[in-house]
Amino acid sequence: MLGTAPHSTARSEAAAALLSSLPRDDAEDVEDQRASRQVADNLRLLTERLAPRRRVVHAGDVVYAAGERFDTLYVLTSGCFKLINVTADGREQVVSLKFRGDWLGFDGIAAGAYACDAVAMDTGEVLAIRYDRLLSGSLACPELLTVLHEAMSREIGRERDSLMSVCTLPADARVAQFLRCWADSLAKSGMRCDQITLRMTRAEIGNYLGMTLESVSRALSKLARGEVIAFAEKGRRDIRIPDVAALTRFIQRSLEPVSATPLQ
Amino acid sequence: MLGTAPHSTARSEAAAALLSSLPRDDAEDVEDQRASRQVADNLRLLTERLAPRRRVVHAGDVVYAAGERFDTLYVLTSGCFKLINVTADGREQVVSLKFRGDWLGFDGIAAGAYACDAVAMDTGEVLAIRYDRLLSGSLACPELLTVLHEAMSREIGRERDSLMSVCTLPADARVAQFLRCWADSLAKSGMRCDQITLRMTRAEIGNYLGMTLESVSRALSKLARGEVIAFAEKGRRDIRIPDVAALTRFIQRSLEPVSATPLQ
DNA sequence: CGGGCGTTTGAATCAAATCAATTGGAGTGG
DNA sequence: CCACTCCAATTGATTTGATTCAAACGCCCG
Repeated sequence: MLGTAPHSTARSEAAAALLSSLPRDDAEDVEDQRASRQVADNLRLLTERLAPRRRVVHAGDVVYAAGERFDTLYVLTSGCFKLINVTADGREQVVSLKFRGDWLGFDGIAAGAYACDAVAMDTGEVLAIRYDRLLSGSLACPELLTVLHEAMSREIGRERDSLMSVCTLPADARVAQFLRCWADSLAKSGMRCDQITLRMTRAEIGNYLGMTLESVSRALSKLARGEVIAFAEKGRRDIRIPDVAALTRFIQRSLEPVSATPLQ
Repeated sequence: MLGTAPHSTARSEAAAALLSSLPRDDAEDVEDQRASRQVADNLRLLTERLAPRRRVVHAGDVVYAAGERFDTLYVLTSGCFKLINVTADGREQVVSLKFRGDWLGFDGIAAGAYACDAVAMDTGEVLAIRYDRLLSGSLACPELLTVLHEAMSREIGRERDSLMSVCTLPADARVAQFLRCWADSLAKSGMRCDQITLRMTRAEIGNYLGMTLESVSRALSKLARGEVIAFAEKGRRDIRIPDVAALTRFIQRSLEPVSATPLQ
């Protein structure tokens, strides 16, 4: 059955079962390493086959902007990006975050023009891959197509996860999920993820997650109070995540209604 | 500048400017017709080149389910589908709606297994396209690749629009947007769209839009009261939309805060 | 040192969720 | 054909989670 909204019905039991079946820590580490190697392999393939132009970017750089004619895709080899969408009626939102191994620009293929702005949040590097070259290159090397399609498919899946997050989690949990995601992305790109530096203001995080900056701040404070995360000594941009699993547990907890368990 | 949340800051002016620059009715009609022809062309290309198996579906049929091994994509030639995602912790959500011309199954490419359930909401027909055949076929006919990529790109874009809707619109407007979207999809597939039959319960709509069934009901009542929509005589599943532009205006209105206009 | 910006935190308010009662159709079976 | 059940939908009353408004703090940088 399909539950109705934010705090759907019977999920706790299924949830508990599913979660306990995951021997999380080790399994995830292995999985992360595999993903990390995969990313490296893909990047190697792309560089060897297509000899793409490399471009170094700095925080604030706009690699492409909404409305520009589409002709090239970008692959992120380091750093991180935000994608910003603006609707016809002027609403503005961060719709996606990108990390090493992710592609930028898929939104431009359909209409022949990019649909959002891609803005670097940090120093990093992208490979610029001409779409037509990629297509012709894929005749000689079909593996390129596989890489492309998998990247697009993954993006579709992640976009849906974002939607679910926003639709089914309370504000606190959304922030926790956001951090978990960020940490995961780092882990999958082979970086340490117990300490992350958010390169977004509270306002941007809130915009991305569909809540106000105050709510983000409160959620972070609450997570820190519960020792799920910790702030670095100076400043509140750096966040230590001693245990990613603790975030998952927090999300889990915020889903089971107060006390629950009306004995059977 | 990036606004913070639900009811961001300065947008009304930009919005007004943008909207007034669209000679909506005629331009949209022409655009819809173009899109409709495009869809027909694509379907013809696919059938001619790949001779896909056709499959008739009825309401409730599951074309693929989360976890099944991925090997084929589906293209919808008539009817409509919902895609349902279930997270590891048991949350369940309608993450996407599909209409004529849309593809199903992209989510399966990355992991080699479908990530959600595709459920028919109505009698309809899909083309079953083996992914490997599509790839080999695209060697002889590169246009197939274009069609595929454009469909994936469009899906990414639409997914982002959903996210923006959920993150930046109040409940009423979200429902209005939902109806507008549905009507648009029908128009683009060449069907009349002044009368639509929702094949979802209020609970499902709410689940899709991130709100409760009661909120959906209230929103619809409000739209009907404002004569933006009308219910068919008997039953409340059929909704008449005399003027799609009225929906857009309603959304617009719900964005400008009460009165606004602090002179200047 | 002081201004500016991002952040935190508290108090008041509000939109949406929850709870609860009622209505209305569709289907079933006497 | 009507009585009956069942489920979707509507509508009202109440509660609550999140926004809004407001004040204060901390950090960075000229």
